[in-house]
Amino acid sequence: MSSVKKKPSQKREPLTRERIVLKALELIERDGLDGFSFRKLANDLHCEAMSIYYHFPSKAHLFDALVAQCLSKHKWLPEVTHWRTALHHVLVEFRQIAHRNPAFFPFMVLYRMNSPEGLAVLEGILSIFHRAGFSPEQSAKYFRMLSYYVTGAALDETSGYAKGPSAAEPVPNEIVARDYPMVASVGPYFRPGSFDATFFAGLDLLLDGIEMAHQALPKPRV
Amino acid sequence: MSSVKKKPSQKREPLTRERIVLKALELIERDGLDGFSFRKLANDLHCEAMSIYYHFPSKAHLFDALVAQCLSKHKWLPEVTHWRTALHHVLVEFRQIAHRNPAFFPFMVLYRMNSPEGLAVLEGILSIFHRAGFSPEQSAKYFRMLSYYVTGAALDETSGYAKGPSAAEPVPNEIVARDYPMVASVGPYFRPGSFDATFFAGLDLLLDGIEMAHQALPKPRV
DNA sequence: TTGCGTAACCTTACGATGTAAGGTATAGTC
DNA sequence: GACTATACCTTACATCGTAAGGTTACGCAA
Repeated sequence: MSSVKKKPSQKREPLTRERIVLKALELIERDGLDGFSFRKLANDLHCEAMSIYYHFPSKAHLFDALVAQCLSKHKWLPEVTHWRTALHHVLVEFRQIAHRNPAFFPFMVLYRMNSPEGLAVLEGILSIFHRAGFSPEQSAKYFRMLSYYVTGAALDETSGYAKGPSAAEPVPNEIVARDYPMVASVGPYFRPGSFDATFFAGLDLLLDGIEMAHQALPKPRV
Repeated sequence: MSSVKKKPSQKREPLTRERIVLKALELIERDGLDGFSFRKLANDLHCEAMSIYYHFPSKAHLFDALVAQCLSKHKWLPEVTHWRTALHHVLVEFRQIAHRNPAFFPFMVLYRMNSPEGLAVLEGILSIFHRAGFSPEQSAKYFRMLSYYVTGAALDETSGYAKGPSAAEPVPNEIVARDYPMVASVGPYFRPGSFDATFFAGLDLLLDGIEMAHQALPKPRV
């Protein structure tokens, strides 16, 4: 029939935006953000580097798509009724992105969410504040406070001290133990095993404060 | 005398580590982190690119020195007696680094402080907790919570939404106003004018929480 | 069947990057 | 005056993003 071609044996599966995006994220997690290149990606896709340009006009466009892909797996306006629960939920989701794609996350943090997908995330989270009766000014303030914390946490958990040295000439552990006793003493608690407890404790401090401030206000529209 | 040479007219001032570091930071602030290169730096220094390698064996070594330079302008173990005041002080100092060198700061955030200068900063801040009677576990926890917040804040203030688009195809403002009403409504409060108020409010929430937890503990050693 | 347009992919080439390898000029010391 | 170390330069290479244009494969009208 028409489906039978001359060489059906090693017909390479065609490039698609999705296939490229998934392979790119895979490559970044394997070789790191700096280890990424179009040539390596093309190699993984069994095509030439310039073929990718047919589907994405530039590296920036491809990276836009990577961000969108990472954001797409989550719901950013949960049906949870209480604003605090809803916020807690979306912030944990955001942190999950970092843990799912630790190597790519530093790019996301510097990415400014001016894409449709990025704005949709902001819109969803800000809606939680709005529904709870926060004014735009309060929403902005508390949204930013919480994002500061969550992005800082996610970044540190995925790229921070626990990941090992990034200095060109790191101080060896013996020297740390000898010359930096405070650093050495907290060392055990800097490891991934403590991440969750620390993260949630800090998040609760912020949410507690926001909740108290919100309750003290005249506008009751839960 | 001996100071007079054959061509004293255009004798170029010699390269030094300090001169290279200062010019590098200057260049980064002018052209951005991505715009930095040894060739551009050499051009600014009126020398050849490879001459820099005599003083710094690699780009990573130079960047170590840039981090050290940024950290060097501050005291990380203030003589303030109360731990909360001391912490507030050093955290504000750290944030100041970001505002003094906004283009370089993203690199600092990913830098893991394994250098002597970086460890000295950690050691100083952790000493504040230690002196106040916090256990290593508590110190680690609260130190991390606060760093999360401050690095996230400094990063967003210097590289975030207010800096304009970074997406390859950003959504134009008219579309934002039409399709993302929540984002549009908080727009004014995302601008630098609101940075200080938001930052300090959030910082106080965290410090309040830490203070309450600390007072509830049995160990009184202020 | 032929012809042709478009989609999908490839080849070549360019300027920029970090840096390895080795050359050169200057200054100080014996 | 010869030797050595310091400071700086020249050349070269692999790798990067991507501009420009070529090649192949396929759908459809004639």
